[in-house]
Amino acid sequence: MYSNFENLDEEKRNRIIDAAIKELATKGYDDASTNNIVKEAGISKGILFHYFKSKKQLYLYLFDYFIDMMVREISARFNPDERDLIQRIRNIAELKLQLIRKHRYIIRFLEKAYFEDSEELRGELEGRKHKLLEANMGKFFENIDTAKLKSEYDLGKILNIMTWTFEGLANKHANEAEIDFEKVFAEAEEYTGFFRKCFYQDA
Amino acid sequence: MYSNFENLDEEKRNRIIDAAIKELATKGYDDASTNNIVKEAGISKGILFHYFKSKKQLYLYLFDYFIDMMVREISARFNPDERDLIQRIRNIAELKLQLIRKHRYIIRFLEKAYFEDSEELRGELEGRKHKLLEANMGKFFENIDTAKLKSEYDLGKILNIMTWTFEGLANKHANEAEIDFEKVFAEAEEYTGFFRKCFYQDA
DNA sequence: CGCCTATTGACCAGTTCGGTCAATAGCATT
DNA sequence: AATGCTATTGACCGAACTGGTCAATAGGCG
Repeated sequence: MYSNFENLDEEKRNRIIDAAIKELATKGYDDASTNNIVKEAGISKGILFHYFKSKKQLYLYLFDYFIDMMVREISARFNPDERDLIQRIRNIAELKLQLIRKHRYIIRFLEKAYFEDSEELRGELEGRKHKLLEANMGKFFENIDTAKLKSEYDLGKILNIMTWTFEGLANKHANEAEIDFEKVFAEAEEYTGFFRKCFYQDA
Repeated sequence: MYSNFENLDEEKRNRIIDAAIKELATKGYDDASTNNIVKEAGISKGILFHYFKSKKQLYLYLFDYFIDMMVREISARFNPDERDLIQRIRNIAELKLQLIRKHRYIIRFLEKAYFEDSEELRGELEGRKHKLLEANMGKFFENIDTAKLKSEYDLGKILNIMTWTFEGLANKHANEAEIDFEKVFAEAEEYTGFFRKCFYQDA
């Protein structure tokens, strides 16, 4: 089906993918321009519509492609047997960071897709959305060992605070021209340590 | 200069302002459509360009209008003599919430404006940006009493965590059709209590 | 050379853009 | 009622852009 596109050499294929999700993630389906995509990717208009017969098909291909990548990445790197809260959150943050490293706009693209409500996509997208993502994401916060936490703190709030902190940290760096992942990771590690000191019984 | 617009009755003026910043905040200057603005505001195309002679002038008017509103609101409600960290943060969160209550997209509009780099606005906007906002915003985290904090925690991280938490909380509710401000405020208060328990010496 | 596929970009009709302007509505003064 | 004035409308403008097409070309292989 997409064999023309999938047989492209990796560099060019990723250039197209990255250009496409950047435009789609920032503008949304309706306002995204295929002209901008081909300009950014450095390819001709014709060849894009040779690979994907329409804008809609391009979008759905990318959606499936990234959901698939996400699921594979999760099952490869996410450890549900790790019951320690901090390690778990750290694991998730690491996961996200690795994905962003591969495709800078992947998270923003999928987040936007979750709220996408273009007339043209309805039906086609609705079915795919909830299926995998929600089924998998639920496991992130399941089966966590709360014994080591200071008893006076509410687990739900702790989870939110940590999640929002790492989101805030990510957003702080999201607009930088060249993300220094090592530095971001080191900074995240500092907050991890901070949270351990904060929320755990044995400081 | 804008007396035609400013003499409008408040309801209609706010309808236009809200429609305009919603479109500008979500799309950015270049991609925002004056057609969408007049449609959402329920006015004719002609009258918008009677009030503001161009899209650019509309944008700059709104920018100045909201910066001014922000500065007035800050000097009216922000208390730099309150040296207690939690009260300070709470004060800022309250400030933001009041502004959003008045104009739902004001924060998003100003944040977007900060990164706006449309060719058409450059120069005009660059000068205005840094002037007031940065000068005033700096005071938010100045002169804070750190004595009550548990000594082992780093103030910078505490500030970030609290800021990002309230941001996350706000974002969680940002997409709701009708924001229940009382509920949001109550939820914020819970986190305030949580942070006090966490970071202060006397639990 | 011929054959095949990959790739280009000018081009299409349709829509949307910011902005204009003749026409009208609505109100005040005479 | 007539006049004058401003507020407001929406059809309309040329220009730009939309997703998509297709004849022409390039490039590799036998």
